[in-house]
Amino acid sequence: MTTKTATVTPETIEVSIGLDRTERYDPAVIEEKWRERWERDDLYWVDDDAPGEKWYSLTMYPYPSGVLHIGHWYAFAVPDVYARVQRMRGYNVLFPMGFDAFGLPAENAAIRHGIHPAIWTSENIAAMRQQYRQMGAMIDWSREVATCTPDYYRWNQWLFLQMLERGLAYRAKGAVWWCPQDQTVLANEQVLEGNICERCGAEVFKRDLEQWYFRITDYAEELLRDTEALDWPERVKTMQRNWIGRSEGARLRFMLETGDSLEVFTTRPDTVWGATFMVLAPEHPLVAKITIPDRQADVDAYIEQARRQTEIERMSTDEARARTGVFTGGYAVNPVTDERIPVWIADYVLMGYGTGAIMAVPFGDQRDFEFARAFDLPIRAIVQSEDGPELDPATMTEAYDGPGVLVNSGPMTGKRVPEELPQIIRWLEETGRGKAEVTYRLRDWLISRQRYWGTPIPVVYCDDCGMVPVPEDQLPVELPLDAEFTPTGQSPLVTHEGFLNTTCPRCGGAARRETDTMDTFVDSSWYWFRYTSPREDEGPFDPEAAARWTPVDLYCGGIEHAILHLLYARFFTKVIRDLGLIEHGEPFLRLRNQGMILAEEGTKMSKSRGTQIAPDELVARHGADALRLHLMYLGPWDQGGPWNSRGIAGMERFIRRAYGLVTETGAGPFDQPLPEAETTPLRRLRAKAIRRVTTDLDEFQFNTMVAALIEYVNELMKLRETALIHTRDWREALETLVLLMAPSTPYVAEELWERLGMPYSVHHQSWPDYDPALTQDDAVEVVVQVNGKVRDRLLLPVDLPEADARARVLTQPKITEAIAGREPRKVIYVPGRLINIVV
RNA sequence: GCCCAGGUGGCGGAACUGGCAGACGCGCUAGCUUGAGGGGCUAGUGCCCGUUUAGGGCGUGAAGGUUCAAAUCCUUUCCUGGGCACCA
Repeated sequence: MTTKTATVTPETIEVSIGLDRTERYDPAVIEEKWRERWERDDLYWVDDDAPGEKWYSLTMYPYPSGVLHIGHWYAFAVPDVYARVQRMRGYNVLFPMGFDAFGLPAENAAIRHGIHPAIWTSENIAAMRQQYRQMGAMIDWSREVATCTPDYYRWNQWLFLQMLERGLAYRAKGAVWWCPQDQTVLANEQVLEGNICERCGAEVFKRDLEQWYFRITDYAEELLRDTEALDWPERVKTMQRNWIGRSEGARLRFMLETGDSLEVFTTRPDTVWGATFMVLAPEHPLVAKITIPDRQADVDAYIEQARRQTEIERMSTDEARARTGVFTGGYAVNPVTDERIPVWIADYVLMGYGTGAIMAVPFGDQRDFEFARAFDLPIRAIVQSEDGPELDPATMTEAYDGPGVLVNSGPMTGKRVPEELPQIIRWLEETGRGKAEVTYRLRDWLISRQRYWGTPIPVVYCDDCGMVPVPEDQLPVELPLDAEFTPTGQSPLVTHEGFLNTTCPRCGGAARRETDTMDTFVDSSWYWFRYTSPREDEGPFDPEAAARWTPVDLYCGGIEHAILHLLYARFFTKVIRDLGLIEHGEPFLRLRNQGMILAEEGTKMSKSRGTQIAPDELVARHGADALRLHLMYLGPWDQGGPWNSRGIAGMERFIRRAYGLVTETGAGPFDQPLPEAETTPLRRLRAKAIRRVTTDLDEFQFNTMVAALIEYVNELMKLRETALIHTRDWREALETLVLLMAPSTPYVAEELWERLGMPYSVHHQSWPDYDPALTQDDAVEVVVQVNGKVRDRLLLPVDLPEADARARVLTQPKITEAIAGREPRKVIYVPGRLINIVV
């Protein structure tokens, strides 16, 4: 697939005599010309069996929202540059493209504008596919995937069934936002400030519904451990680790006066002697049982109130936010002190973490402390710091969770914490009061959606057999397209008789289909496997093709996906591995995130405020090549930042200069014999340019890579009036320029390559090489400081010994003047950089 | 609120491992170019003082610290952005 870099031969020079010296750079003409040629030749078709090591370069597929905005370019055109470099380096590169085509916006469009989600989605895909073509990206369209097609979502269903069979999918109650007016479930996004329904303005609350879950927590430990080896940005790995949130501690059992036992998880079982009350989540199943009649009204009112809180509100530790809670009237017994302690409910305890109940130790936990102060509950000192003043519960102003020695702690009094925590846990285990346990913050993945535009969950409910999975040979369970959309937004599946009523696969009797659909994150949790064999109909993908291409070598996408999507994709990969379809357990070996492009004034781009930037106009005015460069040049790709409408002209100017340089001096003749001493600077220039561009690309520093290209052209421009332009080295410098530009500006590079008389295509050439010796300078400018202030600069040999450097420097007039006769107390010499004289 | 990033000229940004702050581009200023359009070329451009030249001082959100030397390391603090499990 790749050929060696063409060297200058008399033939190529002769062909290039035909260069037109007067024609100006016209991106519209050039880009149209090459787009057509590339498509005609299938230049980007990927052959599984092509020679070269594989390189799977994946970019997060877009949601087909309708039109491409500049963020899509930022996300796709920039990784395209790197995929192209890898191809020039000889890799067999897979750089596919698809659409994440199920989801809420299509349903909103259906309700608001009366257009069917299927039509809306397919029209959007068609429009966006056209726009992607402008980019000049190296996409093999023959592998395109759209997740809303039955031949794709069929395999969501298949994977679901495998998970159901293995106990990784299960049903349980879960709280969802409910709009009483529209009689529908709402996404968090649809709940506005003050718990208002986005559609009708009614006040909404949380309601418990039967939901489907994936047991991702089974993989918590592995997901945590495997982050170690990944070449991912450290910030993403940290966020994932914190999200999984491993805590070591113990599970302790308290007895309630009702006779029930109440289990709690705590990371500080050593503080159990200080547990002076207990708090249950308002949703806890034991609340109904423990509440005494007198307290019932207050408890009910509080539960009602908690249903109106978002989780973010509930978890807030803002001091201004008043601690709320109510007493149930019930009591528990502290298992180590045998004291009777009151049981409260409060919304800062979440049902989804630990056991949904806590022992409250106000002395050692800030939230418990504030709660105790607010409700006048007892605080008992159980740890004293060894070097601080003794803490008195009556006067302390905040909880103490530092190290120390246990006090008032029965047989454990005098133990050091945290050092002796293991012994304390062992004692609790031996006396039957609890056991060591590890808990994760990570919760199981709720995949049910009470919506239409998604993958139907392939189970039926039979009056006799209960829940029955749809047999694999009956997949896909197709989403009916003749659905009626009500303005309320209730899923049409619930009222679609043809879909709803079916027969039981087990007994043949009447049965009802599951009307929930899957979270669209399911679609995106394995889509990259599908690209390796997009027409496979025996399974989600051909295991042989997957073995050839996966794991993905480089995954690019927005930082906003740092947690959820990436975690779910990692989970699915491990499940698919355990199904025996692949051998690896991590999907993406290397991850690079782009930042977000903001509107020019620094705020989020918004369709409604008209601050979105449309790439089409920019392409029409400046060309796709200039737009690609401009996006790379805006700033560090991983940081994003505000759009800048002015800079693109500078990129167009750069291309025009490069274009003029190559077309005007590329024809030769190149027969001027010059001594090596005169051509060496030119060869050095070329070698340094290659080095900078290459290393910057490998580090994903596209902005400085473009700066290196610009500087290279600027330097060559300065040499344009010298005899160097008639040397072979000049010709080589120009060819190198075109090759270095090829990944970034694929259209104009192809044009210039042709104009240099080189064989089609520049995108099949090898990445240029250089002699490292040429990038080493013999002498460097060294800064001379006196007391840290720059006083002079000297050109010194790189490896000059300190004594010589010191002698040279101390005789410089500027330095003797600055020292003014004082005696140097110390001299710091950093060879090749600076000398600092301290007086 | 919690978790994760980031703050450098008029603007976007650069700065290897703690070693010349401001590369490169935009914008701006002046000059040239009659091919007067959003064209091209040349020179200048962090701020302040000084100025024929020279030179000097200040300067990386704020305050403090470590060091011969800090945009870079440490402490405190302010501001902005991303995520927070049904947007994707």
